[in-house]
Amino acid sequence: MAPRFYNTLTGRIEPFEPLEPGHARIYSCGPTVYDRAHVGNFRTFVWEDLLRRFLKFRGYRVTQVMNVTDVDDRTIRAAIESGMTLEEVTRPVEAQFFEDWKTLGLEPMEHHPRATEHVDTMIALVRRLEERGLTYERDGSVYFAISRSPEYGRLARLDPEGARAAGRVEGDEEYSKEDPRDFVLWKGGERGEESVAVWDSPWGLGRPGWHLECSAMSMEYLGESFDIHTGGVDNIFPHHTNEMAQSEGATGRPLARYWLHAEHLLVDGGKMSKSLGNYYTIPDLLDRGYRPSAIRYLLLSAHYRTQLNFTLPGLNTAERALERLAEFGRRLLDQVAGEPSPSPGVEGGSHPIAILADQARAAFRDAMDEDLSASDALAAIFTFVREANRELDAAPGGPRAGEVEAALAVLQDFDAVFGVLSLRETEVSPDDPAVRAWVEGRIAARDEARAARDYERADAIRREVEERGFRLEDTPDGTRWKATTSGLPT
RNA sequence: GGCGCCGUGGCCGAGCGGUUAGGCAGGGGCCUGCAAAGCCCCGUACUCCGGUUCGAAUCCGGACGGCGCCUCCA
Repeated sequence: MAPRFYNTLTGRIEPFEPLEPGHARIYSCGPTVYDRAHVGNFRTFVWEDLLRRFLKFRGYRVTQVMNVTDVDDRTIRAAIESGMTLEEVTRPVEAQFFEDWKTLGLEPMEHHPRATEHVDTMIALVRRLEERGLTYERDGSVYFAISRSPEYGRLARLDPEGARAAGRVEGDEEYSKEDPRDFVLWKGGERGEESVAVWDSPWGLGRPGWHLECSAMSMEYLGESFDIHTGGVDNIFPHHTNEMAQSEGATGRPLARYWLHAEHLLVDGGKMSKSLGNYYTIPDLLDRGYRPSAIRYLLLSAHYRTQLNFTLPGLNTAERALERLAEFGRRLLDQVAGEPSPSPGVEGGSHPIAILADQARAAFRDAMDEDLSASDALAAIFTFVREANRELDAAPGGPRAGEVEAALAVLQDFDAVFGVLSLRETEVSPDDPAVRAWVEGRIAARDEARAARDYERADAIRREVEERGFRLEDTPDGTRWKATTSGLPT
């Protein structure tokens, strides 16, 4: 069985069949680097990472491209207003983007091309469209003629008549179009932005229109036809609609076979907006003490095609849920580290945990196979955790050989796709040796006090350590410790 | 105005005609110098009003409420 995905183009869930067997080629619409991305943006990016990881988990080779759009109306406006060059505006934002990217544990993609470094490819693409008679020129600008593109609007299911009627005739550049729905491929003429963004072209000085960079770069890195195109739902129209029209107009071939779109994030039950102030960046959340792993978990915990309600309490919930998974993993590792457990007395029958592990892995894969049903996949994992814990509690001489390994393998598979446990691991164990030494020294001192039954002193040490952000837990095998906050003490 | 999605137990969140999704919070128990952590057990919910059906959270109609798209917002 192949994975199945909801395809916006057809409105159906369809089995995934890549053009080249075993190789998934994906184009994921990236950020416009005029301002730092927020959690809403990252919901989509984290989901694209999930898709990537899942396909790899399912054995596909993945080639994924995400653009960095560093020239458009907003970046140009920002440059003009601040008196800086385009690069001076966009590079720092781009750096922040990749910093947040890394914070949330997203894997680097195979290609992260910048629009400004592919202007020649874009110009070549416009020329191809020109040769096919799909464009017209007005006042130094080149437009795409929608009337000559019979399939136009298929992705967004636009009603041709309605769309025409709804076409707005506002803005100082609209009047020169043949049809209000036509969009610009190349912006030329006097625009007052020559000091910031200008390239030479067959139509004179100017700069590329919006959708062009994605068409040009997907073609350059993935070929004229590839498998999956992803983005947020807002991209369906106009961005992907126009991208599709210009790419397919130039090549005569389908741009992508599967179009997947992630729904938007809601904040506190409502639309995210700057005026309401319900707008968080990743550093905003880290400053409030939330862990990257909790952010990532929350963003992935709901199905990607539903409007996930993002709240601060939700992050606490996510962190607790993650802790449950992490504790389970810790329990398993303790078993492995403990005694070799050479399969004591209990004979006959099967190995319950190994069986549960197989069931869990199958349920997990099936859920993800069905249009990346993350909620169902998580339910499968949590059910396994409960059942395996029950078995571990009941096992007379500890689990049998191989069972713990089987359980650990389930967690590893889960995390290969969700990427939350490994991320959390980097947050809770400080790698500063001095910090570790200090905590362990305090534990030794406390152990002495406990041995002497001086519990007042032992409790005082515990409080001291807790003030520094660590929690001590006494177990039969000695005292263990962990950091209680992501903002590790210094 | 046009097109579309959604409304599930305290909160989040699956579900697509009949069997307990799952998580968090809350309650009980086990363990424990204390504490914490952990583990186990416990929840019969589906906006409202009609209808279809032996049977509906799930299908149809209506009302109310939330959200989105209709040219540069992931």
